[in-house]
Amino acid sequence: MQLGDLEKLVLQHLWDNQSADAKQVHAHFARLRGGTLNTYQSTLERLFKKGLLHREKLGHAFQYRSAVDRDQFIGQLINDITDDFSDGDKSCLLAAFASISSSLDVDQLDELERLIEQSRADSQGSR
Amino acid sequence: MQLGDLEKLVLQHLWDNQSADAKQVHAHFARLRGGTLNTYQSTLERLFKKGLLHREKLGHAFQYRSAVDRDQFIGQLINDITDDFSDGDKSCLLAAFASISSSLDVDQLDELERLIEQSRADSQGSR
DNA sequence: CACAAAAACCGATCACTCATCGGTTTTTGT
DNA sequence: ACAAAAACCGATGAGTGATCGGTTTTTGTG
Repeated sequence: MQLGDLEKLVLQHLWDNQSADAKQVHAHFARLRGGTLNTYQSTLERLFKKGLLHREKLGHAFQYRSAVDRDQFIGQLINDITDDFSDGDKSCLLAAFASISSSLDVDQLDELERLIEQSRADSQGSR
Repeated sequence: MQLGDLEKLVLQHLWDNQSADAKQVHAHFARLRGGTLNTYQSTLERLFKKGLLHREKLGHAFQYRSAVDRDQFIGQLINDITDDFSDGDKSCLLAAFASISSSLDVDQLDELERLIEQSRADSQGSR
């Protein structure tokens, strides 16, 4: 999934705020980076067409909200990358992790280990 | 770092094979996906300009080889993604791993845990 | 040294995507 | 019915990757 800079900003905004219409998004970003209302309308539309946003008419304006879980989406992006460079298995993800983990502190390593135990328990239960 | 499809293929080839010149790369990929020698020359050049390849004249042709460690590079790409959606800390990376780890099997979880212990030991030593 | 072959280099084109916005149509509340 | 608001449409411009033809440079060899 290829996302432009503005698309990322807007998607993130929709993760942080339950929902918003074009006007609100415009109001939020106009100060920081300019752009007309139309620009944000188009961006929301593009994200919608990519399936990353839901929308619903409330009153007279579309109310947009994220259609994807943030953590899952980022996980998906990471999987896409490792798939691009895959040798078939997930070894390349693990190797990449080895490289990343060196930038994590002890607390984060603890947290990660907790998450792994969680996964382990889940996969146990699904047998 | 933005990479096109052919660039990824070629970079991967250079990871799998110590080094190669344009002719060899062309020979390797021509059957699978066509393209002229020039196409591969341009692609190698682009990767070179991006700093992902080294090159050296051996005889009369440039001999290209990877300038980046595969695991580190993939780790970098993953960091780029999480930075894009960062709330400042690494929590979003951890969350993403939570999502990914559910697709790993028990052996891979073991391996991941081993890598974590490794990191833990390393950060211990660097105090 | 001259020459032919090989490779590098240059530049152009095409396709695709994102950002941007003006103008038109549709919707809707009063 | 009308005015305002919003959606919708279409165009433009920038950036990047893939592709390749043609020209220049390099180099091994006779």
